[in-house]
Amino acid sequence: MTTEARSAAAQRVSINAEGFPDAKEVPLETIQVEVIELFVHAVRVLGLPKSVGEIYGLLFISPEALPLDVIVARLGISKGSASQGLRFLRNLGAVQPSSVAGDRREHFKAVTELKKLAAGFISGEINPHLESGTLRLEKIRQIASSDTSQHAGFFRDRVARLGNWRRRGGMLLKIVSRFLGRTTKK
Amino acid sequence: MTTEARSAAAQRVSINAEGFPDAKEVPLETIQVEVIELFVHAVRVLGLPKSVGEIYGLLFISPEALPLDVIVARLGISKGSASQGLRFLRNLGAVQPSSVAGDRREHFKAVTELKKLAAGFISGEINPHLESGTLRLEKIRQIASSDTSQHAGFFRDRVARLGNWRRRGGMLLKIVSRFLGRTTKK
DNA sequence: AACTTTGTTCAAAATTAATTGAACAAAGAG
DNA sequence: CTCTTTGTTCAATTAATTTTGAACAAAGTT
Repeated sequence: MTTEARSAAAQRVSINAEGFPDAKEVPLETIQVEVIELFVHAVRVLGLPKSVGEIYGLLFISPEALPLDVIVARLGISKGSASQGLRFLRNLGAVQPSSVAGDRREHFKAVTELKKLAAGFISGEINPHLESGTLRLEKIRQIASSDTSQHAGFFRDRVARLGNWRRRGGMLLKIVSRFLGRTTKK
Repeated sequence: MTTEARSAAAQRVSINAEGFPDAKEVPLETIQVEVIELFVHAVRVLGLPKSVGEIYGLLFISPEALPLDVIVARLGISKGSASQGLRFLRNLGAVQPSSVAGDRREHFKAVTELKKLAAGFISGEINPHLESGTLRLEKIRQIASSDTSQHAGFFRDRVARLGNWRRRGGMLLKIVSRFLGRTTKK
């Protein structure tokens, strides 16, 4: 969704039977629009779809937990996108379901602890790739060890280097987790 | 390019006027194909195009520096892709031009020091985003400070949290650089 | 100068990813 | 039991990205 479209949607506030604006059509404040844009850019860098950034951003900058249909109305995205985006965010632990008394709908709130966000991203998005990479590397090692070509020495050197990279990558993830987990000092 | 297509291309080795296989049509060894695939997956995780992974992978697992037309022939990709991919890799510092005596073509070899690769990626791909994020955050701070809505307190709290995230992100990058820069122990 | 080699650029085509919306299921309300 | 609300799924559409290839430029060769 473009910024223009979002602003346009924000303008359209209908009045319901009781004469109050529909709760789910409360327009976004300027600051909310800006924060959502910030998250849209951030998730693009992480390789995630825009809708995921919009949803997380909206929840991050909303004072109350929101149900799916309100997210759909405020962002002007489809129910399908919202449902998939919320599932993704829930799986990552970036969003938490929370029940609201007297409301059957499931509400969601953003998890805002950096440590938790990073842990979820690492285990959900990074580790699977690291693991599949480890398998591939294992296979490559096999091939290298039985290689008898003119360049066997060179190949084995390169493969050793790949192993070294992977080892360091794993160490780095641990360092990152440790750093983000500690309480901030100075 | 699919694995199948690449294998097919590797099969087609023509014979030139002198009766030797054309230098640029030497087929890829199995181990080379596997390493290239490994890099294709790795660069996808980093959000880069497949061709970039293929080119870097080929150079990484090739004993000699290669010129553009050889890269095109071995990988079966277009000259355009190869040219753009090489420029990208050169800008990142992941690939180095090297001249070969008696050959007018510019040859390239992979830079394989993890520290250099990470430094190039950070300064070329991460820092620009961090900086644009910093600008956005500055703007958001302005808006938050002049906000007088019912939720002004909440908004300011969230904005403060964003500032905290950014500060930690910057620290993390430094830690990563320092870690990758040191010579491996134990 | 004319020709060849080498490499770049960029509009069009192909590919890949994200979004939509309608059909469906599950469960509460009346 | 029927109707409504809530949410999921997935095939079709739309959007974004990547690749191609032909035109071009720059520089070397004869």
